Amino acid sequence: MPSSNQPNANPVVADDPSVAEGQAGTEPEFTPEQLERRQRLIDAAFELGAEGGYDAVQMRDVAVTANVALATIYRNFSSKDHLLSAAMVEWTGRLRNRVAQRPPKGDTAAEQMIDVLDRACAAMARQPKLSVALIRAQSSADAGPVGGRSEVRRSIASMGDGILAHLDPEVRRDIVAVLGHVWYSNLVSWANGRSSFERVTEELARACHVLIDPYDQP
Amino acid sequence: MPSSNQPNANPVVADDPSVAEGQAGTEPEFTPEQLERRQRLIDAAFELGAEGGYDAVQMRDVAVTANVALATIYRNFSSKDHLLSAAMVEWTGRLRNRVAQRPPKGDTAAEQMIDVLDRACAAMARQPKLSVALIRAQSSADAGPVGGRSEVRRSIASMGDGILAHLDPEVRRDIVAVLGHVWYSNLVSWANGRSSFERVTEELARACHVLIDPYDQP
DNA sequence: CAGGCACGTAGAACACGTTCTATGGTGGGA
DNA sequence: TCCCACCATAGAACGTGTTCTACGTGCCTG
Repeated sequence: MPSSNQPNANPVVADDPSVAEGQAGTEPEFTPEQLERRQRLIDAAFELGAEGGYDAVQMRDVAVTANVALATIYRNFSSKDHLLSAAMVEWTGRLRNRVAQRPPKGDTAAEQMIDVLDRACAAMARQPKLSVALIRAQSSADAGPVGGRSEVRRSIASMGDGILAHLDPEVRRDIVAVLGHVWYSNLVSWANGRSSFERVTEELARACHVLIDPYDQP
Repeated sequence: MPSSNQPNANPVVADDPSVAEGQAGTEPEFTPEQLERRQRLIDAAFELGAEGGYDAVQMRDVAVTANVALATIYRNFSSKDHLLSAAMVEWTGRLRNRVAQRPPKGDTAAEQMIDVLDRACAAMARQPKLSVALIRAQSSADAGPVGGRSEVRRSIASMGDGILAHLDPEVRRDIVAVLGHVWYSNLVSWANGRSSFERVTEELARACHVLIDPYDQP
């Protein structure tokens, strides 16, 4: 790394929830134009990814679609996967809101958890190409210093904590973590064409039951 | 796909354990030279991967190391990730044998499972670059029609079934499946530099406890 | 033996992510 | 007002996985 180019390719939080932001005096702010450009890039990624999946998100096309120069993308994102990862953060946020809208159906905690996960799955199934693109980027080596993956984990945690509120906090944390892994692993399998949609929901349901049921009888 | 090149780029079994091999009359055998070449390719992948990780496994170098033409690689494997995936199948087999050598330590089923997984982790830690290369290939989109991933799943299943033999078969199956996902997800995190080794073993241990303990008291 | 086919080889060519070079514009401090 | 640091741009260039072209070789069959 001879010359320090790329002034701020990492305006996101760390994977481990430790310190959050810059310390003090220095203000690494962004001009409105920069934020605008950044958003246009993410939108372009959405657009291309929704149409043609991961392979269709080509950096040259992203540049054209977003009306910026190719090199400008790399000023904002360290790689294609980082860009898609940022897109995933946004997508996950929206998804979470939509899912959190309605309270989950189901009599037991496991059933409620399954309901939530199923709805999230269904939302992804509605945009399969885009979902695959985002997931594939996640599992890449350089999805940025972050990963929307932690975002996903947070989402599952926030929903899971509500549903599992009556459990011991340690147990709850472990259950949520495990579910996060099962979720991620299944999505990657699906995104890479090694698993079907039905199988994903099936495995998630089984996982919820085997994990939660034993702890869900007071 | 105009011309049917690539006579047999998939001499492995399907992800879903369904039909196993060719039906009857046709003998899709391989000549010894072909098997020899194939093995040389896998060995070359091991060698380069062990030295320099995923990025060092460059197809041109593999070709040179294995003393074959570049195009010949693609006659045997549909992609770099497919080649590494095949290498992983072999690696996993060896690993399994080594781990299965000794009976697992531990008083409870969870402790025994943790012991097994920890030993597998330790084995990977002894060849970190190679492990990362193989894992990264796994999580790629075109790791072949297969994935050594099913191989890994099978390994966990075979070991887990022994340790958890006293459990209800349905429960056992689900537990093993979940552990497979947790294992995979953690390895990918580690391979992509988003998780540390300690964290992987930690998460695996927690997962084993939260999953197995409730079912392990007769 | 002639022909053909399946496979291997050498090397060029291609695709796409990423980086580099040279240039232009803009805003804030001397 | 001038200048400089910074960012954006256009476009070439590079690296590496993958494919294509052309050719050679050995084996099986008619």
